[in-house]
Amino acid sequence: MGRSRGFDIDDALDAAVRTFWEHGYEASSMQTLCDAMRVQPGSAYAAFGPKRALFVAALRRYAETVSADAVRRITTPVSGLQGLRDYFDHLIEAMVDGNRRWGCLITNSLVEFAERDPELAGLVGLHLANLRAAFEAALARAAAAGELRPGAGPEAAALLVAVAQGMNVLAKSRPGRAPLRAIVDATLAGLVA
Amino acid sequence: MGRSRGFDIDDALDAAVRTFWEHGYEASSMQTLCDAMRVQPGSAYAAFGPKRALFVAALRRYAETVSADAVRRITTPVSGLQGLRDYFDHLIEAMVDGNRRWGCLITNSLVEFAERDPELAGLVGLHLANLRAAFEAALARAAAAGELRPGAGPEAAALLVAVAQGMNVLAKSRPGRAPLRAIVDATLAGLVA
DNA sequence: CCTATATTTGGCGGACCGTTCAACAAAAGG
DNA sequence: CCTTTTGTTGAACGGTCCGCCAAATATAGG
Repeated sequence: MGRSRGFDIDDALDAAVRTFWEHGYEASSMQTLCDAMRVQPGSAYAAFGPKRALFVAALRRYAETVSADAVRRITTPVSGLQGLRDYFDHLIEAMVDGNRRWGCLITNSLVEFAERDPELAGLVGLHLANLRAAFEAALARAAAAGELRPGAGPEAAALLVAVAQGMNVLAKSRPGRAPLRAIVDATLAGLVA
Repeated sequence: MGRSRGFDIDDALDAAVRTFWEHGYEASSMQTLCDAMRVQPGSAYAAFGPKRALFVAALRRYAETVSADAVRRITTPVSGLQGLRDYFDHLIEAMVDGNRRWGCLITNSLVEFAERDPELAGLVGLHLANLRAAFEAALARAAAAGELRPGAGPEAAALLVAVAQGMNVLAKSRPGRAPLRAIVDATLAGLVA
């Protein structure tokens, strides 16, 4: 019993995700975060613990929503090649129009945290491994269907992960649709039959 | 006339480069920077101005030394394809052994600064355009020499920039040599004849 | 209703941040 | 030598940061 919480945990977490996503960890003060979450500092600390714990929760939320949605685009289509196209097409649109103009929270976190927080870096590494596995499966499907040029296969997953990370970096310079298209087209041109 | 400076500007700048490179901008306090530069705060402010100006100077220094060295590996060999190989081979070694285990200061800066400092983002954009131009020239040379598969040409420069940025991100998770090799091999496999 | 419990409030404290300044030291010109 | 000019020193400033807490508030159960 007792007083019930006056805000929704996931709503607050989504606000924290947006703040961390846009400004990064250090540049997001607890003040700013609390304003975005519409919650007072005391309530935030009661619900999430200190800032780092809030960030971990936000990162998990991001992985379960934004990132999982993106990965699903790779795995859903029966055609492996179509899965790759869907993923990258959506990526481009979200970078031009949507919230991926801030890049990717996972990518940003790796850059900002890798040197000083090995535990957090490991968590990021898990999500990157997920993405890589999805790419590998799609490439295997595509190869089996004869959609790839001879010699191309699942080992190209490493390349696709690198390209995605590179695009996440370049997205922060707010490029137009064309430069991003060029990256994807050149990538796939080297893979398809 | 007057007292001469007791430290070398470029040496201090190199120390600042290392600090910013390893820890990022926000996580590098003036205290830490002054310790690394072996200089007192007053002297640092007299020589470089406020923190942001020191960072700009450090970024320029990085571009003129580390980055210029890397780009030179692309442009120097007469064989365009060999230029690409030299660049990426050196990148891999520096990521495993050398100071590129901290990624790339330019990449890191784009991720950390793009949202809040358009001027700095523009400066980073210039350096990326440099890299892109070097890739384009190398690809043109390679195509003219028949080193590339039909259809591959200078427009693949966008891909190479993205792959380089992606590797700079992934380097922060301290991968072994093999995963990095796989990225480069898959990239070039899609380009060469 | 009243009591027990959980949440919210709003501000406080100690630490660290970037920056400045007056006192001091040293080198160059005469 | 002395004067002038520049660089160095290291403490200290105001401001912001994160994290916390006692009082006030609201809910659920009896």
